[in-house]
Amino acid sequence: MKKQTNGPDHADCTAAPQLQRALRVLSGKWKGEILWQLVGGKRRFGELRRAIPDVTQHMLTTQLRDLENEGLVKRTVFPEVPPRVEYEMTPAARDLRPVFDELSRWANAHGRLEPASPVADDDADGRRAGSSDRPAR
Amino acid sequence: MKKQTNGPDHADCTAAPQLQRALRVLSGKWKGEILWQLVGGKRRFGELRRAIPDVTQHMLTTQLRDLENEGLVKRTVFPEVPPRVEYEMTPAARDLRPVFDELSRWANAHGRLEPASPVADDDADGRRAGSSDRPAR
DNA sequence: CGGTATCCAGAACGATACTG
DNA sequence: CAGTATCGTTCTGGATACCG
Repeated sequence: MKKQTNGPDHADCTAAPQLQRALRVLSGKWKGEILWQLVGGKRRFGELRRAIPDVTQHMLTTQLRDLENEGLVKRTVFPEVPPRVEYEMTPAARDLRPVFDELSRWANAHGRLEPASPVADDDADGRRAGSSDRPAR
Repeated sequence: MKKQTNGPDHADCTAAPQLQRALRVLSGKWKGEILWQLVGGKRRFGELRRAIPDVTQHMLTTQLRDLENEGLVKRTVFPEVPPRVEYEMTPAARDLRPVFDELSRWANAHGRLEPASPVADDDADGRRAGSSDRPAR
């Protein structure tokens, strides 16, 4: 007797462990940025650094490496001098684009999440939670 | 051969700061899980704990609070005894569902990212990067 | 130019104990 | 039942220095 208007396939018993991992993939502070940059095509290390000035070599390398290990970016290093390395998205990362797209749309719509719910709160029971003053985290 | 088929609005010059933030919203270790559970409707604290056994009260509370501050969940506390608190998604969170859906689909398709690309890697330049054996992270 | 190694600060996480 | 408080641990991110 399901009454909670269960939607698609999400179960109330077990969430998707894969989903968790997928979320984890993009959790890095710069992963999103990097991936986003990579959407525009191949990029060299220096290019990425210029594109994302706030990131350090260490972080860029780390995150890039992480993404590589996750099979989201392909690294092509040319053993020549001066050294040149190019990064590009893998098919898997490309399949990830719709996610980015949706997320981007959402971020655009709710760019500024507001503390107050835009809809009428249904205090069916008639008493409001005393959401007193909570020292914003 | 179109260069990556530029889609929506992603620019190669400036990534979306909002996107970054949006990604950050789901970065918590349990945020995804919690939100996923909440899709099924209202949930009590204990229910969430039962649904996600690996999470501690502390974490559940923290993440839940975080989500609340971000305007993604609404907390309804009934000042009665025994205490009862129900959590539910806000419209904003509901709008986030497509993202979850896409992410879920992606996670399902690439559930197990394999080291070897299922497609032929285009080493156009002809030389493979000596991605010898790297001691996994 | 591209990358690694070491050190370090801070946040995130987790376990336990205690309160209303 | 729901939540807070404190502690310690792990992880992440950043600065500097050095190597190919």
